[in-house]
Amino acid sequence: MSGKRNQRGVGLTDDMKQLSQKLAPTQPLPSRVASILSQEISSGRLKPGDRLPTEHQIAESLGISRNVVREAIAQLRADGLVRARQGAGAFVMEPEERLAIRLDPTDLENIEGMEGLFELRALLEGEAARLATMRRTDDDLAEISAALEDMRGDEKWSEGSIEADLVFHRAIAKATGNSYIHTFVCFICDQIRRSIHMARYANQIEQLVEVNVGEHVVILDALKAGDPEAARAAMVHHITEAGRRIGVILRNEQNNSQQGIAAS
Amino acid sequence: MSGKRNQRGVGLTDDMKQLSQKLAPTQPLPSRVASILSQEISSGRLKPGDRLPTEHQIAESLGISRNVVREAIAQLRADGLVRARQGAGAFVMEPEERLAIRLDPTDLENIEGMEGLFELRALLEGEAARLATMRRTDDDLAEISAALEDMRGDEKWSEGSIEADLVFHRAIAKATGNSYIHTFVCFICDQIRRSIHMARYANQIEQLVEVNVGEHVVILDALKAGDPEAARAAMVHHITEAGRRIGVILRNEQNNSQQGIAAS
DNA sequence: ATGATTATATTTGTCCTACAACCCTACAAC
DNA sequence: GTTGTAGGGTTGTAGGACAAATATAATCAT
Repeated sequence: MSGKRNQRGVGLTDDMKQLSQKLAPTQPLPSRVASILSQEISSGRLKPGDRLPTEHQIAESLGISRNVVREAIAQLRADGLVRARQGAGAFVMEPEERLAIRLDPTDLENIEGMEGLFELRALLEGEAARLATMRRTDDDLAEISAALEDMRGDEKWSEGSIEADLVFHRAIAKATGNSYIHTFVCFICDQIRRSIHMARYANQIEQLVEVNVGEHVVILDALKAGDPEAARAAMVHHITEAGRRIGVILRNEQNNSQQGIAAS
Repeated sequence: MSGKRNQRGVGLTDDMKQLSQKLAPTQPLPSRVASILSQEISSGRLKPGDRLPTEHQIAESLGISRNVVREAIAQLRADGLVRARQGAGAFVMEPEERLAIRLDPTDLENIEGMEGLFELRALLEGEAARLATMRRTDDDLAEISAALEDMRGDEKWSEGSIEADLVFHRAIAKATGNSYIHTFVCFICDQIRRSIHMARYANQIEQLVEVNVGEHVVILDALKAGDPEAARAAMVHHITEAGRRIGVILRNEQNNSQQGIAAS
């Protein structure tokens, strides 16, 4: 049944419906509505402090039930994007009030986005390697070593190998003893991994695995030797090279100018 | 206008915000349910791949409507915490599939949590200052300088001053030209700011403002001078000191051992 | 007995209605 | 001018109904 004829767009513009179709035809309805509203906010058409259209208006204007609209708004509320006050309405919150970081997947589909993310990753993981060198426990070291073994072990470069690669990086982040650093590093690595999977992945890597493994060995050696700056430099170098292998080129102002990198 | 005007009862606008947050006794019902479920997951009682109880079961077991349960699950779905398949159920996703970072506010109520966050902040912003020194445009520099002026300007230490402080840090992060760094720095700064507001804030700072401003001047000078490592060291030093002022003590392995810090 | 097919039950997705709680404005009363 | 009150509007919650998709059980053909 459908009285879902929405002649009059009450609160929302028409281009949204086109967007809703374009974004993801197969995503659940509430998520699509949430994307529409969130785009209205990030695009500036809805500024902080503004009140959203009422749930009734949104529902009628999109030809959907108020229930769906409420689920969509629940998602925005969880991100601190809007605050709903009973009886008053839903209001866009200040950017400083956001309590979640969510990366737009479309930003990662082009090279520039990946470059930015790789740079951030190099910063974070470089520092993580430095801290880990000073704070690691023996258990941490064992975990890191085991991951390295898995990398060059049985599976060789296949699916399991790239998983072991991630375990290696995560283990180092965990060895800093700082759960926030661990959380952020894991998040960024996963974002990158998924983007690579989506895009090209597994094109011509083949023999480069040995190079890749070699870079990890340098990191681990520096960690064992207890040389924080060397560990940091090795990690930055590795991530820079890993990016270059898939076409991401970082601006090489990267600090390694000072010293340390020649170490081994 | 606002000089020393606010005895009590007049400047209600700012007070009311704090009060509304502080004495909000109950979060909205769906959010509470989402917290419960999310805790079930992060605590490991629900492992990746497991199926959540049915919406009916959750609703009945908590004595609430299925509508509320659905809104709660909508929030989890938005974070990539669970995936709901029509006809089958809602399943916990792998940690690598998460597509949002959300910090648990309760983790920030104790000193250890704040220490971890301050350490991460020092890492990130230190590197941001270094990059900004190399990449800043003249517009960036103007923005940063303006923020510094606002800091020691009219309002002195009051509410506006701490806002200008944040603007200073955000402007530096933006001057890196990397939107991800900017996003992450903003997020972490806001988290810290809110936690301080909630907890103690504004206890005995008073004259320390001048010290605080002085630290910012050192950062800006290094930026102008084009000395990346000095800028980085100054930023790390500033954040370390800022943390110390509110009782957060960072482990001082902090690299600043090399040089640079004595500069100025 | 085994494999394929069809029922059947379960579960999520969407819609609907209704009412409670609350906010805001306006207006009346003091 | 301040306070109290009434009304309409908006979000919050409840509950029921059905559609759509899935999983499980039963049935049938081979």
